[in-house]
Amino acid sequence: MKYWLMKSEPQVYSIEDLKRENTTVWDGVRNYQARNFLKQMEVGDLAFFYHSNCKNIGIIGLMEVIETNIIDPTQFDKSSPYFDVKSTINNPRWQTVKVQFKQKFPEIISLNTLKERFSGDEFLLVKKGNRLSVMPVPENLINLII
DNA sequence: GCCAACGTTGGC
DNA sequence: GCCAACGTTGGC
Repeated sequence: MKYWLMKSEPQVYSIEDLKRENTTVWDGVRNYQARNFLKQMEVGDLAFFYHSNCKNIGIIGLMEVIETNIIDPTQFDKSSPYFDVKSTINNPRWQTVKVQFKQKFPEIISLNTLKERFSGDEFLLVKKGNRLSVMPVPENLINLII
């Protein structure tokens, strides 16, 4: 079982949205490195939900990967902002996973706190210039994060 | 709203 | 394959 971190802008999709819907297909990732991490995910993996580009930035909850190797349907949807004209049905570019709500933390673990706790070499999230929206979380950090 | 940092595109 | 131009991410 591995741990991951996945970013979302709460004004687009928040932990409250996931709590209400219980599960969601994590669509819209259009970065190859992030997609490659999505491909590596296995059922039962846990992922931290991170709120980005908002007032209260940080880790806000936890979710579980419940289905893998899902073809992101938005890549074929011409009305979607995530439509990819170069992706074909026979050779889709973008795969993702389905996740289920586990918990919302009583308090957000702020980006500042995470920066105080970890160096960029330890944790990609706080590495200068990093923009990945899906990334692994090193096992030895889990106890320090939660 | 600004802008640094990064990824992607496309001409050559 | 190189790299300038452009678009996006995301913190501030």
